[in-house]
Amino acid sequence: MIKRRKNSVPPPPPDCPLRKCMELLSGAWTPDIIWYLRDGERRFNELQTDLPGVSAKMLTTRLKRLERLGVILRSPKPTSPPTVWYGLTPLGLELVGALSVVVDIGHRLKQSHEGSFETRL
Amino acid sequence: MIKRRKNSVPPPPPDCPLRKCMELLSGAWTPDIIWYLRDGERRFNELQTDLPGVSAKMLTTRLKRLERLGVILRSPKPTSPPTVWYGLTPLGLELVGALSVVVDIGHRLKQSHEGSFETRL
DNA sequence: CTGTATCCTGTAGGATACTG
DNA sequence: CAGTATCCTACAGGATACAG
Repeated sequence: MIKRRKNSVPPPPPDCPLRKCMELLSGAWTPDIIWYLRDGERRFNELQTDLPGVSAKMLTTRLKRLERLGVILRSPKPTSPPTVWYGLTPLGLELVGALSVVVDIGHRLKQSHEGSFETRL
Repeated sequence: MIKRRKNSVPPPPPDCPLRKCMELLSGAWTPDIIWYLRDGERRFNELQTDLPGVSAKMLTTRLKRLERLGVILRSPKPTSPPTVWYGLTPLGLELVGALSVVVDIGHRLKQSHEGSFETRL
């Protein structure tokens, strides 16, 4: 007998490809990381300054997951001190295209609202 | 003098168009709502059954925000009992394209991992 | 049918200190 | 430099009851 506490997470819908796929971009800083890798590899430390406010904990958490998912590649270089470069896989690079579309639409919605866009988010 | 509590939200980065624009899709059920409106208008009640697990509270919250943002349109019909239809604006419809790209990439990542994709999310 | 209003809690993620 | 390990809390969002 499976017990469910009152406010536990609801059972996942039987089949929901969109939700599954959107989890690719879920989590704080995830789209940002992909975005800042769009022009080539970046080191851990560079990403930390690219994303002002990110904690080392979240940055490593998100980088690890994106690597597991096949979106980014981790390349440690045996320099001294050691450095680690992160870059997008081909599929990761395609995600940048989707993000660009959202950015474009966002800008156009903003214009159509004559500047009050941010306050409506 | 502005006081900041210890674990308060960090100050927003000076200029970050991606983050602003990605907020369009933020919040539970937001992409799902857009997705289920892609083929035409739906009533409040229909959306509730389209999205098993959504609470009325969140559904109205998300619908209101998407309306404010210009992504969807709310059309109450003076029937009895009253019904309300929701549909995508032209810009909202363009968001569906971006979601489709993510879904497509998700499927291909899944294949490249030979089925262990879900467990990696 | 289409929502509001409360109340409550799990969890994401920040702060901080520490390691190889 | 590139992370780990802990600890802690704000807040998103579910449950429930109610209203027009």
